[in-house]
Amino acid sequence: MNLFADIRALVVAELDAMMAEGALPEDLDLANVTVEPPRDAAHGDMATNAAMVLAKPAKVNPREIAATLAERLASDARIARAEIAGPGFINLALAGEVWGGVVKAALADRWSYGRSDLGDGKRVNVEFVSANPTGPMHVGHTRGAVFGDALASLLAYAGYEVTREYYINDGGAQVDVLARSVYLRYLEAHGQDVAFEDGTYPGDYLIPVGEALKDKVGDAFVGKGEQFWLEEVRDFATDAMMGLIRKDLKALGVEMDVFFSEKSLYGTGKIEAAIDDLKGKGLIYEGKLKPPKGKLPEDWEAREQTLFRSTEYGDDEDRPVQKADGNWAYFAPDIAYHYDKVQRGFDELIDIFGADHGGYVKRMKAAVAALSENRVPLDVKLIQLVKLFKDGQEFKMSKRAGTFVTLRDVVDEVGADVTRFVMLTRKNDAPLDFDFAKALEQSKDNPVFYVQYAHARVRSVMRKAEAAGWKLDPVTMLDQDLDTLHEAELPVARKLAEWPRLVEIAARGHEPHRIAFYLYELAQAFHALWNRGNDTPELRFFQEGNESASLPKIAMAKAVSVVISSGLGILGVTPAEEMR
RNA sequence: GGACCCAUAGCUCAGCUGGAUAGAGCGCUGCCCUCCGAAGGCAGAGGCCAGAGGUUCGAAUCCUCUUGGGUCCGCCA
Repeated sequence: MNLFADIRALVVAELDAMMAEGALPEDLDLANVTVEPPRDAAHGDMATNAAMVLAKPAKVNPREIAATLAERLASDARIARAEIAGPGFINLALAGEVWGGVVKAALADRWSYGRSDLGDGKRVNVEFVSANPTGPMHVGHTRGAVFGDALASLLAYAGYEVTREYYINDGGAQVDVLARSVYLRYLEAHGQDVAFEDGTYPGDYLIPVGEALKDKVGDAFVGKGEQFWLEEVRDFATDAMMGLIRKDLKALGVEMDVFFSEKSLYGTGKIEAAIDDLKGKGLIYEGKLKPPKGKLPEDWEAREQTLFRSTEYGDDEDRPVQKADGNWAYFAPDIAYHYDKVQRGFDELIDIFGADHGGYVKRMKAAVAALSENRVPLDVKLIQLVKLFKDGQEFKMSKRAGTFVTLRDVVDEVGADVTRFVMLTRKNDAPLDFDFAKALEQSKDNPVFYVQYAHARVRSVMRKAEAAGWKLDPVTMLDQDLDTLHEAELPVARKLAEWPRLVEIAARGHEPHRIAFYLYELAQAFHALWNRGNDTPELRFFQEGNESASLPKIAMAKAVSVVISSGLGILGVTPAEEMR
């Protein structure tokens, strides 16, 4: 049930009828007609802009349309009042029993209340994290991981068929660096003194990998040249790193459907096939790029290279796919990878990048547009930086100073649930402050706590009711009379009614943070009602010894917990049974 | 020099793809716990939505320019 969609359908039906009866010209486009919650609750429960949107194309005064439409709407049983306001809004006050219906819909449908068929079963691929397999994940990756996972869940909830995917960058030079670094640890494991020079990874996390390599191959690589061991050590090391990353992801509660290896694109003809596809479309040519503006690299000189005509698809420059030495530029496997995704038949692609990769968005979109002949839209979400705060002070990370904060550090300290929720309390393109102390604080300052507390309060009420021997089964709950809610209860019911609509808005915009904000607002409405119980005992959810008065309230509380669980479920957060 | 992102209350941020008198939390001011649901609650002050133009019934939201921040800018991934 989606109350807003239902009422909008009613408005559209009345408009159709008016067109059929000649009160309005036929074939008006109703796409822009909206039914929304008004900003000010004094305006009623819902408002529609229909009259204003249609006034111009219909060449009729908006208030005239509004008058007719309002009258027709008012005759529907669900509408208590329809009033014209301002420039031509129609404010709708809904009949009391509508709100009871919302509560019951949540109780009856549970997890499905709020689900949408917006996606219509379309297949969408969400690629995220894709951290280089050269070390453990840090906090920056964490935000991308949480965002991608929540977005994927959100889209699934909105009716898409979702694939979560991780692109393993195991084909470039950085995995050779990894291999050399592991080789040094390997020598170390054999008792040699080693020096980590520039261009190697000195992190401690490679010590066990070096030891494991020793266990596997003994001293077979000691004293041997690179050509002898590089490939094997590279595979060994990337496997080890991916094992580490998988464990980190698991600790955070992220589970990928597909791990796609960049290396699998080399030597298999896949890159060539993708480039050939573009070549067939006349989008590949040999040429020279203009020098970049501003300060030039010292050794810059114009060179003939193989270029992708990305400017055809909105990019600012054509982009090299092949280096001067004949090897593929990093962009080539990226093209091939996205070509593969297109060929796998996805209807939509989403890439989640760090903000520092913003410069690649246009070329990636150009590539996908060209490869799919504009069939498959690619949305790229950029994740801004995370600033860490400890004890109120910004905590600067530095690999060199050893103050490098990993995903594991964060999860160990505050837990996966808190980490995830906090990471989603900001939209993806805004920087995020992560304050360790605040994340664990049990106060209203902390949105995680506030939302969890609301859920825990509901559970507490239900435990009390069960202890009192009351029946709380679904049939009993649905049987409660909720036709006339108390004025103090309406804000909660209104919030519950918004849930399905909010899911669609969030899914459409690829904006999981809206779920977190919504949950905060729902919790706020719930806590406000709870607090009314301090002064007004009749409003309490659990009223000692008064089962008949309590059960309708408990039904409402349970509906709140249903929606909070659904919302937290999308965010990947476990609802709290009690606060400790 | 160019590209992308950002600019909203003292602070941290929402703002539903253009709707009515722009919201929340913190901070500030004032009330509210003998007890029964205060790890708080209620009320209030606080704004030229960075600035200037434009588009229209209507702009924080869309377009252009300006200012001020962030990220990035052949053959590194």
